[in-house]
Amino acid sequence: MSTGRLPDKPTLDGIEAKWAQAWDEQGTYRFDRSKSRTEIYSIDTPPPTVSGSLHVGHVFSYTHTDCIARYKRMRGFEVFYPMGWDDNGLPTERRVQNYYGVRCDPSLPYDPAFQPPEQPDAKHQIPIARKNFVELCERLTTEDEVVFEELWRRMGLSVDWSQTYQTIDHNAQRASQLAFLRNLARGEAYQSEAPTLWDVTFRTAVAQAELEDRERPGAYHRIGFPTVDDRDVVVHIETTRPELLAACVALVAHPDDERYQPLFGKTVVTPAFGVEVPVVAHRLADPEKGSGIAMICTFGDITDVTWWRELQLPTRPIIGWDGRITGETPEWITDDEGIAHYQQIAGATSHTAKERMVEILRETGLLEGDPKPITHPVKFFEKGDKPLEIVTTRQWYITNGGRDAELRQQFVERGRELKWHPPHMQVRYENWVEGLNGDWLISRQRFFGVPLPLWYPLDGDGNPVYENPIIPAEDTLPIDPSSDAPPGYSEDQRGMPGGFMGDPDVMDTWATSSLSPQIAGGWERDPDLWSRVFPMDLRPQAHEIIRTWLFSSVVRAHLEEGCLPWSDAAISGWILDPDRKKMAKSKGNVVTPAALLDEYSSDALRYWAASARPGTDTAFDIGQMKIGRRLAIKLLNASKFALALEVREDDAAITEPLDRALLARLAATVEQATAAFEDYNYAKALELAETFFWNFTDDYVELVKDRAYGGRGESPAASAKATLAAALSVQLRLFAPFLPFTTEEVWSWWQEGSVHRQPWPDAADVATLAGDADARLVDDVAAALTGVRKAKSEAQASMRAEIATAVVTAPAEQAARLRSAGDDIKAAGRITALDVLDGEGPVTVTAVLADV
RNA sequence: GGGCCCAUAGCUCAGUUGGCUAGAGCGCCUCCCUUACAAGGAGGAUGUCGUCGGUUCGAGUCCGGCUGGGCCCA
Repeated sequence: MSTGRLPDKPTLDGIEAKWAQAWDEQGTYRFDRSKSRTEIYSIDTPPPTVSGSLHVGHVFSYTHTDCIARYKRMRGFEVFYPMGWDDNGLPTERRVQNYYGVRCDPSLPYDPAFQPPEQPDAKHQIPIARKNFVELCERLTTEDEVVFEELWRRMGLSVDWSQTYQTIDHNAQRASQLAFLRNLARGEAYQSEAPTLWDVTFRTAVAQAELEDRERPGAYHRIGFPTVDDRDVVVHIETTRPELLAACVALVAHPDDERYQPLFGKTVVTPAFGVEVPVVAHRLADPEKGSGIAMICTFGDITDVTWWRELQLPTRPIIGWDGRITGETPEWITDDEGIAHYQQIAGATSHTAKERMVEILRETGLLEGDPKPITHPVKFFEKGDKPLEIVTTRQWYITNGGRDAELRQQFVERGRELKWHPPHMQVRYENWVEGLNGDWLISRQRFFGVPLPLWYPLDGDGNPVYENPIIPAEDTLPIDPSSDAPPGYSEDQRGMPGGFMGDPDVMDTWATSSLSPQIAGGWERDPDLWSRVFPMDLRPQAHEIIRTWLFSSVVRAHLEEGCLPWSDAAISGWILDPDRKKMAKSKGNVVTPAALLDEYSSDALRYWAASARPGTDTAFDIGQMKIGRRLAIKLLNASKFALALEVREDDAAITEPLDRALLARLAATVEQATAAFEDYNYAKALELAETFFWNFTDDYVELVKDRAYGGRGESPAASAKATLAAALSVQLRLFAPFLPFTTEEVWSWWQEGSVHRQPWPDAADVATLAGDADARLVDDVAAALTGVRKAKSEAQASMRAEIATAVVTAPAEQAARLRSAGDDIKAAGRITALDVLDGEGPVTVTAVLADV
């Protein structure tokens, strides 16, 4: 042991860069794949969306995972802790459009010489080829990843940076396409022409998991439908979407609704268009809503789809993929007046069409009164800003139990098998799975994503034969059907009659990110690695993506491997701002981490993050960061003090009662902290370490200073020094998962190797050093010391003031213990004469200060 | 409308299976420039445990209602 490495003035400044670099060079967190599955702890780290902005929420949740990773590593596990980047999908495309001022036009040819404009104009985006667009996406995400990786390294995440992946890279594409082909072969993937929720801005299908309801103003329009039998009998419906009148296929009321029972089975005529439609009954018609009778359209909302399916109504869509009323007059509108009316709305947006329809209905006299304004929930794509339409499209689906009660039950069971932290999060999973009403829509009409690995043959007229897709061989994956030709065809047959066309779509973001264990773990690529890391141990993630990322990952592993992808799921909470509102970019209350790191240091931020109760929403609290910083500095200083005494570990030297009592307390702390960590309760483990440490510095260190300096001879000094050394070693290791930089810095002053590769302290070992000592002596002595300090404080004297005589009174058992540490109390209190008396009640101290 | 979580000191939170006088840190007040640390140290004050009822010898803790806050899903 040498003190040559001790700094004069310990500081947190610069230690992050220093140790991040050292860990990198020394491969401190490198994954050793020679270990077997039982020796490995593998983590399925959430791949952040790099095109999103960095915020403290990232720091918060990734710190939790890192604390677990570091703990497990010290427990002797080889930790598989890769980091991924989720690049694909809409957020990246949007960012590229704005950043470079371009938009993707798949009809354009690839231009290898293309360079984005010097001065991008997001308002006048330049159309570019699909491949050029994808190249820009790759370029920008690569830049974004650097920013994230910098932050992670600065935060001290103990990931193995040689194990990074992107959800869009070669391996990810291959795994996603392979999984899809396997699903297809087993009948778990299928295509279907079906009503699909459709975002007209992004022109893409939207899955159930991506929906969100928003309250929007609307208005009930009361519209009359004359009956066929008697044109004077008019049925009045109320609708918020009069522009869909031309798409009306029926009117519907509740079967028990006496007002409309006489009408069931009768036929009415749509006003303005003259189309005859039936009046039908269905339980989902709400007698309380509007006039109690509704028109069914193709397709106004999700209920329309249900009615359409269950009542087997005709399909009469009038909304196109662009969200406008289709230009061609539909064949079901046959009378001249109807055709003329339709031409007035053809090509219009739904907003304009609504205004024109209102005018038309007024002219025909079938709009009754003024529209009644209401507020109602409207379905939106969570990332979109226009209400969703429902259009009929051909899409690919993967079975997820949404249409199969037996499969659904299997997924519910998987959710029960998984160990949830905190446990109540399982309820959310179960509610979601049980509420599914359709399969997983995986195709998206986007560009930056994993292409669906399929082509379709074109018949003699050049029409695709969807029922007979051309499937690539597994060993040719990944493929891009928009630029690769299928086996047996040549590129010049693309789009030609008798030739082929590639599937134009890419997979849903979740369809690729759900395979993060497979991508990182080398599924079907590196069987050796795969056998060592899968099924994984931990999935850490946020609670709002239980229905998406977590569930889809469970689907993947269940369908492919017949098991859960991990044994445990740790669900993190939100960061709330000081007003207890969720921090979100749209609210403008996001705090960027960089400035915080500059001001308080990484370990201080980690302290704040780690002291939040797992799974609970946590207020953003500068105060906690200040405390973390103070703790880190205190750790440096206290360590410097102990090490300057040239302390060394020497088990046999530990003989003094107080020293052994301290170690007994420390043994108990280690035991509780270990139990807390095993329960994924890092916050409690930290709190235990911290409580011990503050008592250690406030009381114990003061009590043994005199002894350690040699004031009472060699043996008591040796006991103090050996105890300080042992206690310091254990405490540094207890803090290592939370304060990796500070603890590593101190460790480097007196030990070899990295503290992060040391064994986690063993409670039994520490207890052995304590022997039969009673930890309660620590409390007794602290109480006596507080009494002494209080006497000085009340006398407004310095803590260095001498006390002539002091009398400590305590119950006999405590008094006996106190006598065993009497000399330490005398030294710490600068007491000349100390008496410890048996008495009643709590420990009390009366002291007479010496004359000055 | 259904489900879940939360409510304890001015603030942020602990408080295990019900059990002595409900705890910690921050902040506040008073004091101490002390040789590990003044970005420090010591001491002190602070509570109708949201509310109403129930179970119990005993409830912050268990049960029910209500109020307020948050989230997820319809």
